[in-house]
Amino acid sequence: MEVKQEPPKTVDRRVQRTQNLLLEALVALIQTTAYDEITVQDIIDRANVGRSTFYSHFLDKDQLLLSGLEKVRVSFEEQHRKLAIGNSLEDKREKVSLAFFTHVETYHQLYKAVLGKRSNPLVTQKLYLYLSGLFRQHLNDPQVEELKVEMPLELAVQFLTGSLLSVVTWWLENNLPYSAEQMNRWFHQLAVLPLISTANPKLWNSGRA
Amino acid sequence: MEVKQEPPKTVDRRVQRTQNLLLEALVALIQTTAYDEITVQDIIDRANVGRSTFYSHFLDKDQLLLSGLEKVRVSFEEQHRKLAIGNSLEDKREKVSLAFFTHVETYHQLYKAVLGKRSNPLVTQKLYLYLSGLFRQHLNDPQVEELKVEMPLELAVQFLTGSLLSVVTWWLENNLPYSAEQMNRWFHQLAVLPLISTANPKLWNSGRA
DNA sequence: AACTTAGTTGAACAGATTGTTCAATAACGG
DNA sequence: CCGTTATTGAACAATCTGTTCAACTAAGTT
Repeated sequence: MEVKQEPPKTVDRRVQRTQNLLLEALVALIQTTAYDEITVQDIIDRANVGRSTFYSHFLDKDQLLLSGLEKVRVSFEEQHRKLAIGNSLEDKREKVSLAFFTHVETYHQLYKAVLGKRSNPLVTQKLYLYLSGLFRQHLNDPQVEELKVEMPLELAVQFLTGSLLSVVTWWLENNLPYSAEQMNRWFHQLAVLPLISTANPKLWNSGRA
Repeated sequence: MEVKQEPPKTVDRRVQRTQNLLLEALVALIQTTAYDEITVQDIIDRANVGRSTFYSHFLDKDQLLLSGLEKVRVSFEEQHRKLAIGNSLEDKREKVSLAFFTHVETYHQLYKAVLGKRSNPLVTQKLYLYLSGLFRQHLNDPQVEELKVEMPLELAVQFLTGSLLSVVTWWLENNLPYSAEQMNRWFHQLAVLPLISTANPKLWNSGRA
């Protein structure tokens, strides 16, 4: 008996077209309207797509936006990997933020929907969790210099993620007044330097101190 | 002609009662239900208050929550002032965060509604703006040591606010496993130390570097 | 080119929620 | 006790969501 072939990689043109139109419409609307004020009706009007078509592709507005994030994730990971190989940076942790600043610069329209002041916290959180995962990984990496101060690892993770997203959001809302490299340099000075040390690592995992 | 007297301070008991019931209901609901899933109907059912009564007091759910924040703001500012007078802390900036950690510890149920993962970004932002105002004030204060690194003042403000709220959110969602003092010590090590310096201050305000 | 499969359409639908209105009722403060 | 003010509940329009289905149309296949 022949093994069933994998489903063909070629996706129906109509599907591509529809999904692109919907995502483009959402990104376009974001430039003029707050995310929480955009309705599914607005999106399908702009995209010239039927209501039932929308729901046959996405559960809701948020899933559409998340699919957009997913699409560009690949390019972020490429950039991230590239920086890791070059390894020209003093601290490996710095490359997470530089890759992110660069990526936001490229896809700033999309990120406005994710990080804007009236975005859906569930979508923002998805990004937050992704970034915190990267920081956690780096702080755990034995090759990487350890925390200078004694504290729960998770605290440093939340600290880095929160400050990075806050700074990036400010950067976005002021229409990227500085280069990604400059932003990263400043972020590095504020957030990463104090974490670096050659001291013996010791992370706290106990209960209330 | 006599100057018109100020309206009497005594508020009708019924108003007090209703507003307290509504706020208590919201805070109670938050402990079991995500903020964005709570409807006005849920609140008035829990509070045993008529629908029209709710809308005669508040524009919506968010205004109710904000009125709760407003109520406790006084106690925060007292705490903040007390720390400023004592002045036992090395860095004045530290007192903003310590007052905040302490306040969150006291009103953690309320803050869960404001900072929870599915809260309304507009409400969260209100708190964000308040805190960033305090940090901005401190970084501008000539009595306070200036930024060690050259960068836009606003960048440091966003950095501090974002990291503080992120850390506090994590603290809240893990049911306050450490004391407010301990949290503040760690936060100070991560965020405040790198900003302190006796060097000559110079803030950047130019365009793209 | 003809055929089969799969995506799209639009209208109609139920359901939830919001925010308003109003006349009757109840509680307050003086 | 009495005038004033708050509360009530029901009814209401309006908006938005998410689903359904039969007719239609474009895609990929042989």
